[in-house]
Amino acid sequence: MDRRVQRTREVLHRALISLMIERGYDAITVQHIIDRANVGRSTFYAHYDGKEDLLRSGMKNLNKQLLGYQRAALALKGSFRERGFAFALVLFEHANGHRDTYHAIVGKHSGAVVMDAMRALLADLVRNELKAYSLYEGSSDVPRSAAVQFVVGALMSILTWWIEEKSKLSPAEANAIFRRLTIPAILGEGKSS
Amino acid sequence: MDRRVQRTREVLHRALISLMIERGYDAITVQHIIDRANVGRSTFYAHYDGKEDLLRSGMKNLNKQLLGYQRAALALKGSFRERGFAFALVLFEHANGHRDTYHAIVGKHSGAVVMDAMRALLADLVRNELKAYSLYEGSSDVPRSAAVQFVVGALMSILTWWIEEKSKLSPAEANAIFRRLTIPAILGEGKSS
Amino acid sequence: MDRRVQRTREVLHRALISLMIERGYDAITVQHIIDRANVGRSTFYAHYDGKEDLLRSGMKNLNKQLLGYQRAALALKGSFRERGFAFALVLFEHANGHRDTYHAIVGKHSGAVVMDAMRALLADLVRNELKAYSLYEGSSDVPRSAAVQFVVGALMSILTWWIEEKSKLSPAEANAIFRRLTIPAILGEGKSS
Amino acid sequence: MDRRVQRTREVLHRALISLMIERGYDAITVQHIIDRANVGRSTFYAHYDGKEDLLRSGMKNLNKQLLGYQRAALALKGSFRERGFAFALVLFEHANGHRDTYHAIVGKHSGAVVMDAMRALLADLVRNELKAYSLYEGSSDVPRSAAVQFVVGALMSILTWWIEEKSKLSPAEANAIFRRLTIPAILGEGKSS
DNA sequence: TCCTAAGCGAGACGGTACGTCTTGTCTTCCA
DNA sequence: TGGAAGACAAGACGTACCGTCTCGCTTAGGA
Repeated sequence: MDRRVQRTREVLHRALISLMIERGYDAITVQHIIDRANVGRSTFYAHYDGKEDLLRSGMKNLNKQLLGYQRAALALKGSFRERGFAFALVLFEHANGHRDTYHAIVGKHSGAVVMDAMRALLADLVRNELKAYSLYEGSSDVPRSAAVQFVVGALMSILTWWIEEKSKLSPAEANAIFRRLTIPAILGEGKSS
Repeated sequence: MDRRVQRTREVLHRALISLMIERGYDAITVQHIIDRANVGRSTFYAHYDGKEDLLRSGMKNLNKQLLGYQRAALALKGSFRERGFAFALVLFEHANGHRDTYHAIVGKHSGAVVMDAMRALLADLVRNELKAYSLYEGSSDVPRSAAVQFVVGALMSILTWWIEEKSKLSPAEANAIFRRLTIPAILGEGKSS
Repeated sequence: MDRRVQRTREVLHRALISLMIERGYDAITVQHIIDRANVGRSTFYAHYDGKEDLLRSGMKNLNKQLLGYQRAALALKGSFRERGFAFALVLFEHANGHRDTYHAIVGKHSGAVVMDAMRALLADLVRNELKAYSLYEGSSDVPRSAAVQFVVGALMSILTWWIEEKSKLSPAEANAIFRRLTIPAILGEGKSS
Repeated sequence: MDRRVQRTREVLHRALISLMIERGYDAITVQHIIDRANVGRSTFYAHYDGKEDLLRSGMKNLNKQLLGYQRAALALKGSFRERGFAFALVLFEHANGHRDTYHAIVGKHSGAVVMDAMRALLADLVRNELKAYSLYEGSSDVPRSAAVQFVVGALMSILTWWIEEKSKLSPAEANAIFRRLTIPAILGEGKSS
């Protein structure tokens, strides 16, 4: 492929990120993006169907990274209590390195589309995890799909809280909170409802 | 106040709800609303700043109901494990009675604005609860604000899952799943992270 | 009708004329028109289908004027040789009073659409004339429709030539040339082909 | 010259003609032409400045043919009344052999550019004719340039009428109509205006 | 009971963004 | 290494909403 194509897509992604940081996803127009990227209107639409498509395309990278890490982590066996949801630490660390971007993705001024994309991405990871550890295998009183949504909701909430709060907590500490609240719930300890 | 004002606001709310059920919040335009409500454009803007404002105004009702119920529930003391988050059952039952509306509010085709309003509403209730039972009173390794967000995320996730799945589970069963996953986590059982 | 409508249409017509004079019909964009007229894009399209529609609407005025004059002229009978195509003098005089506008309508930098509109307008007048004087009534070796087109072509050509040449000839003189070339041809004098 | 160049120009001309017949000159875009011709965009612009240039280049052929015929016809002297505008018959016959093409060039769905090109081409021929027969040599009350435009307008009108009408008249008959209306006018018979 | 201010519908208006289309230039790649 | 293929910036198109506004008609509620 023409290497100009590569370059055009890159500047568009960079423009989107920088604008999301400045004004929030919903407030961005295609016009803003192409102005920032110094790209013609038709060029934009030649590559993407709209800003939503551009966003999703950008998410694919994060997706690949986390999936790769997860695969590695699941390979070296250990108990769920110790090694479960290992990818979450990577996520918190990545978020720490790109606080601005994550603030745009996951914060108050984000948009439904962005959140949905993030949510879908995390749901995949969590589902893999529960399958790998054979949790919620049909016999439970909690359907696996419910458990998946529960964990995703919890993770998004903690992540959002941590980012929005501008908390001085380290990624490891934030991750610890997430694990402290979620792992026991998943393992069904203290059954008592 | 002129009783026509009352009437106009009502038809606008009804129009919004019925349109949200049919096509989802984001797909609605002010034009749709005023057409459905048989109201002039300027009349709409005389009462509300836009469809977002109209929505929030509508949420106030649900808010009042749940807050009232919560106050009553907290009055008759009991352990958190038994009586905590009692308002959730009311929520699940209300959702069951207005599945269409809740599907519009909380489902895939909702909008960021709607979700945020819902989230804020629930955060209030959860915060009240934790305060009432003196949980996460500073000493904990989990800040109370984080715990609040965790519970809200979990509740929204289970609610959404239940509505979207068109699950045949009863409101009580859905509520049980929510409690089963959240109460132990909050009570910090099985501390082990 | 709302008197704002009247006003909007007027400024649009004025904008079109002034732009046609400056740069020629074909070079004009809708954007130019609405900028010049200080009118919103959607307002323009609420009134007209495009610049072509705006143009034709403007032509209706000239049309009415010439048709009115023709009716009057045909009323006071006389021979075709003396009074035929009396409207042409009015046209030349009108053109003289609005040379800039006519230059835009009929000159080199005009457009096919403008010319066609003008042509259709004149064809009506010429057809009326031939009918009124019972010329080319079927028996002729020249179909009436051909004669009509011939006269229209001749009139447009002389008019264009007179305008483009910036000739110092008076409207009456230009009209005389038109008559000198066309009347005998129509009356079939010197049959000899 | 590279014979590929020759070939490229031919396919471009053919593409233009076929598209003009199908949709009319104005509705054609450069994109349509190069798609039809199976040629790259830059290739097109390497040969022509735009579709207008391509058109004019194509007209040169017709031009050469008519000019050649005219030269021959003027050589064998005779009176203007008998032999004047002899090229017109060739034009009508050529048009008869390529009705589709002429319909595109001269019909309602043509464009200003095409008409202008045609007009300029004919003006040359008519001017030659008037010069050759020493008509309108300054003394007249009708300037020669006016007479030229008059004849061109008349010829175009008759040609257009004949083509558009899909008349069953033969080229010779159409030409007779043209001569019947134009020759006497030019010769100033029946002076009387 | 009148009459006057307000509420209201209707919809014109200036703007802004959309996704599509076309233009003429400029870069890449291949034969 | 010269020319075909096609990526690109620019900007107009016609459509859809927005939030503001002006207009008369209707109607409620105080005089």
